[in-house]
Amino acid sequence: MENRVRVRFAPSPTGPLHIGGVRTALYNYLFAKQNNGDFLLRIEDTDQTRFVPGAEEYIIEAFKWLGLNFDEGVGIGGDYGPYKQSERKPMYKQYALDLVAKGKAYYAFDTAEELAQKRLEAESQKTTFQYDCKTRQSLRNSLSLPQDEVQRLLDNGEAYVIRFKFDEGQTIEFDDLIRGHIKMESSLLDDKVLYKSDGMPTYHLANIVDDHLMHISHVIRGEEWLPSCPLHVSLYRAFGWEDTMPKFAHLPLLLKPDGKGKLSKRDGDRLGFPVFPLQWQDPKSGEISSGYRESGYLPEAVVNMLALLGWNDGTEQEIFSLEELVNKFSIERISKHGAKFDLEKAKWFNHQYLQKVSNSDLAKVYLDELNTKNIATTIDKVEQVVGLIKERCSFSNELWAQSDYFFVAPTTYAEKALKKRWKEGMGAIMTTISEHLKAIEDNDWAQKAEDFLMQYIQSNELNMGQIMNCLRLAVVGDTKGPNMLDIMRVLGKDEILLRLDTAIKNINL
RNA sequence: GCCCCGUUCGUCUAGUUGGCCUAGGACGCGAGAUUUUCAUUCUCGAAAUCAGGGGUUCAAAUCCCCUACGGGGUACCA
Repeated sequence: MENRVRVRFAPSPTGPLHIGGVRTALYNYLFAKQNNGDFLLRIEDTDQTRFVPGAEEYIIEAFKWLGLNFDEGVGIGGDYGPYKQSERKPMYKQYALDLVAKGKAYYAFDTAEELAQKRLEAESQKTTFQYDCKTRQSLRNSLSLPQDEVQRLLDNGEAYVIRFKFDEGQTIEFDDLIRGHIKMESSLLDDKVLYKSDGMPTYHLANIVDDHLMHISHVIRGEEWLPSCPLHVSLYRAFGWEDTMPKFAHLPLLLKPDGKGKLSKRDGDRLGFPVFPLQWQDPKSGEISSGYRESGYLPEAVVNMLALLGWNDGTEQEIFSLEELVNKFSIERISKHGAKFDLEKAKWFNHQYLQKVSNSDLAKVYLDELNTKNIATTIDKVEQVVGLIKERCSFSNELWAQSDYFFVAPTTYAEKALKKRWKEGMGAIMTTISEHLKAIEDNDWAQKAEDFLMQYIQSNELNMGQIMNCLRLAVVGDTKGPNMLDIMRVLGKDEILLRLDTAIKNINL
């Protein structure tokens, strides 16, 4: 256990899982698997006021979809449970008290309102109020109050919090696996609350106690935690756990594609790409946020794209399977600066992966979609269609737009193309062609139809583009689609003749 | 305000120990080719004086300092 790599992903269940969080989890996963270590899921629900029903289930489902499996934790179990901090509530107090006994922490009786008032006052004077070594003597706590008064308050059941006591004039130093050596002056740090008046620990206390108890070897988390890392390191030291303190790696953030700041919930639907792995409906407002899964992304593509947003293996390779990522990942090669999400690149990644999906697998997915549209067809036909149009799609949900004409005959014809191609006399030519096509025997019709067309165009000295495009217009209704002869093969004689007929009747020029 | 972290093509980035960088790749963009259409694909191209300024050195994108800009933090939120 001493040297075993154990990492954790520790989200709080306050809503859907942000894609930046997914990347953090991915990096943890890759690091754990590469080192034959453990990847745990711990739910950090110490703020009961922010609890959102369904969020925990969402998180578990999201990782299931992504194919990133936890070895231990909520939903799985393990030897170091419970893995949900609310269920660990009773064990935190003794640790906070231990720190008080050691003189590393103290009781504070100031109410949230009093402190808010202080902050307001400070703000009006363009300064900032901070609960620290300079101000704590003038506040209501066990450092400033006489001991018997403190005892009296505690005995009376007065509400209190426990705060960490930063000693003045110390330099706190630690190493970050991505950023190197980091220093901070203790006198600039505030006495953070470790234990709240509701009997719950804050993130700071809980994450140190749990990481210690769960034998976490590496803490890989977002950059937003870097400023509080000196506190965390100080806590390990105060507890006397420094020799087993995990190593830290603070990841750069995912930024908005356009403006400034980190990628947020609203950016996604504003800019037309998902910020969450799965679609999420807010239980209170009912507001829906789109997800990668529902937008037609393949989980492998999302994983690959996310892995490359802030990491690369130093070569020019960009497509990596999960297994390759596990083998090649390294914390040292993670970049230090934030990365803007690039929708176009994400599309490209998905296109790459969509091409790898077999026609039969893709056909199954597409058939389901067709069924919801009440389109009667066969898996055979769908598979043929998918084979023809797959490469023109980046997402599985583009299949319909690229192949609707295979299932529904056109009712309108692209006007511009008509003007350009369907010249005077074309109706007559098409009628002749139609008659000939009709005369061709059913057996191997498509091939014979092709032979006929080629020969017909040549012997009548017609323009190939002109004829084929008009045929396409008549059958497809537009200038899109794969090879015309492939379309004829899939649609078959009867359908082609029917569509030609309709077109000749409706297009009157 | 204060603290911490960062800064190479529009975007993601290569460049790790200074010289092979007239800075490479990918996405996107432009042009051409292929395709009877559209898309795909292929080829070519434009695109970063390495944020700016000072040093150090024979030599700096690479080391040091300053400035600017960006990001994060500054809650009884995580």
